[in-house]
Amino acid sequence: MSKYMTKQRKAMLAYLSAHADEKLSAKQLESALAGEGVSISAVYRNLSELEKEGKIRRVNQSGSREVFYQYTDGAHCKECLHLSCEKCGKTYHMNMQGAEMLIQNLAQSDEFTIDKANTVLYGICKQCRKL
Amino acid sequence: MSKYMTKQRKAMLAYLSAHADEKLSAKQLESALAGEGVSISAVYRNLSELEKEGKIRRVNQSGSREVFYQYTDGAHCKECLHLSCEKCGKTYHMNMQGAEMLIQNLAQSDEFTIDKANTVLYGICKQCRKL
DNA sequence: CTAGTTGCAAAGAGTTTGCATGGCG
DNA sequence: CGCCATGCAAACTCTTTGCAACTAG
Repeated sequence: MSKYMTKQRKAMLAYLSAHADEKLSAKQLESALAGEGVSISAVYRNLSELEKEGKIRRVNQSGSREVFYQYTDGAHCKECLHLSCEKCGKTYHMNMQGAEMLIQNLAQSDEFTIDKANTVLYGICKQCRKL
Repeated sequence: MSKYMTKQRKAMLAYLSAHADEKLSAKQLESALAGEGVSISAVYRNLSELEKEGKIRRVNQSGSREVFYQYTDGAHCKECLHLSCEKCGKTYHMNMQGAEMLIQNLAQSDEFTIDKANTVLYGICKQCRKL
């Protein structure tokens, strides 16, 4: 898709991969990278490019209208389902076993094929529950 | 929250409950109810009211940026997880057994508490898979 | 060099809001 | 009749796009 590795794209990829467990909005990225000379249009354009390339993916916060992006390169992310904590916003990876159990159960009883790439389970993580 | 049952609100509730298995956008509702004299502002205002009252809920289409609403009144909807077909857009209710298994499994192994109200599993339903 | 990428500013799309009018109870 | 809800249009926010200038390869 993209042919050049510009400094803007490099900065975005670096920031996104350094915060791979967080959901980031275009606005957050813009201000985080303001110092490195990345305009808001570059943010938007690169976000769509990176999404098409499969390096990041779009995630929607359950209750809200906001759109976030998250780094998801690598095989691990494509193998398991994701859990998103509604309090701290962090992303957790569901263990393979659980994911497979769920998927098979659904395939049999409800005859529904889960799309792992797009499914996110919302809830409260261990740590936030303790607070 | 709301004090009066206006004809606009009545029309919206009727339409939403008659299409409880579909995800509806503000725009869809506006055009569906255009004949009944419901302005776009009334659509938006009533959607937020109804959401606060728990009669409908917001659902985000996984890949897209669009926002949908769906009728969810009634006990059944609060008891089970929801499946959304990415092809036909229909909503299915996951059987209780499966839901409980998943939830307990997560509670034990990953120590994550699922928020049933906000979680939607995406995939392809039985009928669409056959096509 | 030369085509892809950026920044800016303007255009769009979707949603919210102020205010006068209308209608539910 | 009084207050809430509606309609309209303007205001906002978020995102996309056209175009000239810039830059990676």
